[in-house]
Amino acid sequence: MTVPTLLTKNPSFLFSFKPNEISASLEKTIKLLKISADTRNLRFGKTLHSQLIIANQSNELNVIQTNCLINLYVKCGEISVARKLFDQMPERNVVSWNALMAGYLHSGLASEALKLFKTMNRWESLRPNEYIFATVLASCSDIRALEEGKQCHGYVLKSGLVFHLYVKNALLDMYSRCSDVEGAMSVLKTVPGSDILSYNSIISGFLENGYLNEGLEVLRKMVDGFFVWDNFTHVTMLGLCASLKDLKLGLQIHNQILRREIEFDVFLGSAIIDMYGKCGKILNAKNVFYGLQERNVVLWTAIMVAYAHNRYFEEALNHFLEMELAGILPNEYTFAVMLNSCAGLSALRHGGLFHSRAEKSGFKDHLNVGNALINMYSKSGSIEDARRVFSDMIHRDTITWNSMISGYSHHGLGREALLVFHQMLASFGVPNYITFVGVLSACGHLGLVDEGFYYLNHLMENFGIKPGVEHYTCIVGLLGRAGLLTEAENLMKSNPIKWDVVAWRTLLSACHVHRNFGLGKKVADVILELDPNDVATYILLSNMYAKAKRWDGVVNIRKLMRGREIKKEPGVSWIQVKNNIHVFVSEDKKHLESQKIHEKVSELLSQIKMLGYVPDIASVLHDVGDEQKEEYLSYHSEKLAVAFGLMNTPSGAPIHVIKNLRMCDDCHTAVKLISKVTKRKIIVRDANRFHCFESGTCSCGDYW
DNA sequence: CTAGGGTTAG
Repeated sequence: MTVPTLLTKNPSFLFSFKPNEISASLEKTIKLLKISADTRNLRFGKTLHSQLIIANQSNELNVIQTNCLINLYVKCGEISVARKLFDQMPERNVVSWNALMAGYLHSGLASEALKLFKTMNRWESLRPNEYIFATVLASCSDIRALEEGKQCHGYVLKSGLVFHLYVKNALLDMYSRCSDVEGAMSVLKTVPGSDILSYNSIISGFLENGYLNEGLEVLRKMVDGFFVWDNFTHVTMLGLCASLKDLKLGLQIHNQILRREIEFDVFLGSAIIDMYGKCGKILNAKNVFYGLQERNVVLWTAIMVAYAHNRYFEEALNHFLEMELAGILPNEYTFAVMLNSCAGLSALRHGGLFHSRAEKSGFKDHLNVGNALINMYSKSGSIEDARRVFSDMIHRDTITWNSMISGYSHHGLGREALLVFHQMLASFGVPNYITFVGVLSACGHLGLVDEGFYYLNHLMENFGIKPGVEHYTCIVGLLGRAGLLTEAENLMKSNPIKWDVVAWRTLLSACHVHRNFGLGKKVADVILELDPNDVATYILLSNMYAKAKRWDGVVNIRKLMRGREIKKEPGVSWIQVKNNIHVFVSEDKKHLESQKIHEKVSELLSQIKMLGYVPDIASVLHDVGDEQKEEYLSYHSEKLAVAFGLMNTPSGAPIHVIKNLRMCDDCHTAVKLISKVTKRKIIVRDANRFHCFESGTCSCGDYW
């Protein structure tokens, strides 16, 4: 039926019909019902419904009339009304079934659609047609019901319905979204005839499941077939480039879009911004963003994501203000990016503000917001708050569990991490690669060697996850921590995996803690071969020489560093008090209250000396006298930041300090004792992990 | 009278 354009384009025009004109012809009413369904005009549709009843003089409506009504109510989101009409029908045809099934599918109840289909199968006189299978296969695809999908495949093959393009495309969509690459490819190759939709479906399905190379392969096939790309194709292909971080291909696609003078809609714009962001080209992303005429919340969020992805967290946060000024309201994704940017900066107070705003805006129960909150709180040092969010969450996915597990691990709370992991398994959560990094590092904190190997060798295999270098590094750390240095060394020698600097450094810190000077020296040589500029290694090695009182060694390291022009990155610590972030640089006296802060440090140090604190002057690399060395130690940035925090927060409040480098031994001992004399909880986030100091002990158990 | 795809987070 051809719909007059005036009607579809301007649904309000429909109101100009007088009820008596409508009842003039039943046929006309049917046409109008279709129009009101297509334009989602429930009010007008209801009028037509009553007209239909009147015109029929209380006789039962016929099948076609009722089908139209079902379609109307389904399209307008009134699925239960549609169901009632359907149930009351004395006789139904395939159209009745399909209209209702499609209704369920589109209201997110695909399983209800499949249930309906199964009852229809018992209706012997009705043979499902291509419409039915298009809907049923789409339902299978929606809930990833591969088995049912395959059964449909069998039926449509035998009945020949597979030759309808709608059915073929639904099959492609079903297989690719269910991760059945072979199924999808065989449909593509064996069933003749494809259109641009066939390719869009299969490629986006592959992309969704991480089959990037398979996606590229199909792309090549498509290019050979000379299909004209539509906007869906462009969006999907840009997504492929983003996942592959393939800038070259991305630029080509962007070029093609410009050349063909395709208009940028929201989808295309955000896909391009995202592609540039993922490829690390933030300037290109920015240019596209500011070049657009209209910017909605998705585009704003996309540019924020691009900044955050490239670790420009402050810029991401600034865009939030800019967006608000532009009068655009944030949605749940916006809050997720903001919270994750706060996490990246350990900006606990800003994070807390976004938490309350997200709550007020009604996004509290969104999965991605909950996940971001856990991430923000645990990376900002408030693991208890992270736990609170986690416990309140109604739905959890793998990322939820992972965030909580690795959050606990970073805080040295191995037992809690493992408890969450077992809770995850008990509630049928599906662990992935990242889950086991958190789990194995938790085993490390607890010194659970046997359990660690059990998880690595058995549990991971059960879940079909191949251990990678991150997992083996955890095992090295685990062995090292347990003092099994030879075993750790042998593992690294015998395992053919490509060990990186991080892995070797893990072994080196184990040597440092256990004062195994001989092995430490060997390991340091390996690291410096891989990366002659690895400052952490020089420092650890020099510390080891100092601990062994090998002063010649200390001097040699110093010479080596000078010769290679390696400079130690200055230690920087920061702390937020009220709305200001106070930054302290080691041995720097620039803070406004510098004088007062140093007095506070001296006071604290003399207090803890009475508890047995001895400054670790051997660790000072400068070539100066002992007294001077002690002074250098007292100016370490974390000591300044802690002192400042103690002076400017109410007694009993926890103190959060962030530091750019690994905490040094001396500060670690000092802060432990400071937490004791001041009765304060002091949380320091260093380059590797969290240290939670309380009553004279640290959550890391002096191993970090 | 009934059936088709896309954007932003981790």
